Parts: sequence; structure tokens; C-alpha cells
Amino acid sequence: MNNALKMIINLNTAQAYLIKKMDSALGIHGITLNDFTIFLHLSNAPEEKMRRVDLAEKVGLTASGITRVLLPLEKLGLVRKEAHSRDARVSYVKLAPAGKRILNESMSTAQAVAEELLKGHRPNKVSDLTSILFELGGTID
Amino acid sequence: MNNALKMIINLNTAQAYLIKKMDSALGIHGITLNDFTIFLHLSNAPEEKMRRVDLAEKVGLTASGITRVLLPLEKLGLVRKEAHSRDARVSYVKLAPAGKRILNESMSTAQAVAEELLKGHRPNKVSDLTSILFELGGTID
DNA sequence: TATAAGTACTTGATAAGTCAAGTAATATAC
DNA sequence: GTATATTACTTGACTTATCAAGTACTTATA
Repeated sequence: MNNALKMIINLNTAQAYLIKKMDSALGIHGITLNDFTIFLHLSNAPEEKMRRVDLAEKVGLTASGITRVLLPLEKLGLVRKEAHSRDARVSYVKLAPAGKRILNESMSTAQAVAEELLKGHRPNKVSDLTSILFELGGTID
Repeated sequence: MNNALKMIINLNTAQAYLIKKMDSALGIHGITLNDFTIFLHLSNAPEEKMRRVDLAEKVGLTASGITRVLLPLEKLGLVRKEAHSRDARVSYVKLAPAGKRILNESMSTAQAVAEELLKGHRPNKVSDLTSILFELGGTID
């Protein structure tokens, strides 16, 4: 079996394991890794807002997936809807202050767990991996 | 933000993208990447059979998840149940001839798609990545 | 040897996300 | 300028997987 396929399968299985760890840790803050990723992308966007399609693409969900993930976050007041001035089709998602607060609070948890998971791996290997994953569909540069 | 966390997030997002590609390609054979992974582990196991808990662990599912994934595969005759001679609690999953045939048929599809997804990446980098992922919860050595 | 603790598996309720179809608005082509 | 195509988003039906609880069996303990 070729190495490319081994890699894809290990990636898939490792992700199943890693997301459980991350979700469990982030649960303290009441969010999942996907929620965290959404907040992160929003916080890096101009005016801390994005179109739903663009956000969907960044987190690897479909348009309908993002609608459903955002629903409870809106209800909790962590993100807000905002209209586009010229295009009535688009609905911006804007990071609300409460969402920003949770992002800041959960950042150190997320970093600590990630470091723990990767301890024992040489930083430059981790760095290589990060950039390969970016080219394979990752969205954090 | 530290590199470890960037890596975890890219891994998560890249997986969402990659599994769609793989599932779509393997759809020709009527299986998903998870099904393929199950067949692969079974085919490498002694007598091509495994306990359900062990298989669950290998593919990164819970015990109940494996029960549910296996159900349609059993109905299609791709895997079979087999009793354990000494422990009546365990139910082996055994790769059936039809399942083995599908594994063989889909292997080249899976390899080709994986190669395509990773083309442009140096083989030794891919190899490094494969082994880091193995240590992070991957199960193909 | 009876009882308690642990293990393997399944099942009901639920969560999270997909796809296909629908609605509404904008952009393009003639 | 009207018809057509495209884009952004939502919704209903469904799939896949989780967790918590339950059943059945085996192992350890007193």
C-alpha cells in the first residue's frame, strides 16, 4: 500500500481521536473545536465579520452546515447577524463581544492541550506538518 | 498562537476536506473511507477477524459506533459475525469473501486518489507525516 | 461459592452535518 | 430591459456517530 494512502488513513483516524480530546477540553468553556475555529477566523477577519459561505469554506463545512452550527451560537449571543449594505442575499456573521471573550478565555486551554498532544515531537516537524496540512485543505497559515 | 494548535486546527479542517474527496471516490465501489479502513484492518488481522471493541479502537470509533457501521456491511454480506469459543460476550467480525473482493477492487482507487491529493509533496515529508500521525492516534504503521 | 466488579456488545435518544430542493436576490446575455 | 443563470442562504429528510443505560457474560474477591 502506498504511503500517501497510509497517510490519509492515519490522518482520518488521528483526527477522530484528537477532536475528542480537544472537544472534551474546550467543553469547560462550553464550546467545541469547530466553534473555536469559527471564532478564530472571525477574529482575524476585517471588522471581525465574514459572509456565511466564506466562513463555511474556512472551517470545512457546507453552507447548510454553517447555518446549523451558527444557530445556537447566535442564540447564546456569541455571534450576531449583520446585513450586507449592497447585497441583500448575504448575511454576515459578526463576532459578538461575548464570543470574543470566550475565544480569549479558551485560547490558553486550546494551546495547552495541543502542546500536550504534540509534546515529544520536534517543533520543526510540527511546523512542517502544519504547512503540509495547510496545503491539503487547512486554513490556518 | 502556538504551532501545535495551528497544526491541530489544520488537521481538523483538512480532514473535513479530504474525507469528502475519498468518500466520493470510493463511492464507485459503494463504500466510504471508514468502510475501507475496516476492511483493511480485518484483512491484516489473524484469520481476518477481530473483536468489535478492537476494531472500534483501530478505526477511531466507539463500541456503539462500530455496531452501527457494521450493520449494513453485514446485511450486504461483506463481513460476518463469528462467535468466540470461550467467551460468549465477544462477537468477532470476520471479513467475508465479498468484502475482501471489494477491498481489492477499491485499493487502487484509494491509492490513486491519495497520490493525487499528495502530489507535489516530497515523499519523505509524506513519510514523516505518516509516522507523526501514527503517534497521534493513527493506526496504520 | 456467592457476590461484586468488570468487559463486550446493543439500543434509545440525541447531536452534528450532508444532500437536494426551495426561496430570494443579483449578475449576465441577448 | 427582459429572460436566464448564478449566488447566498435556509430547510426537510436523512446519515453517521455519540453518550448513557441496559443486557449478558466472565473474572476477581471474600
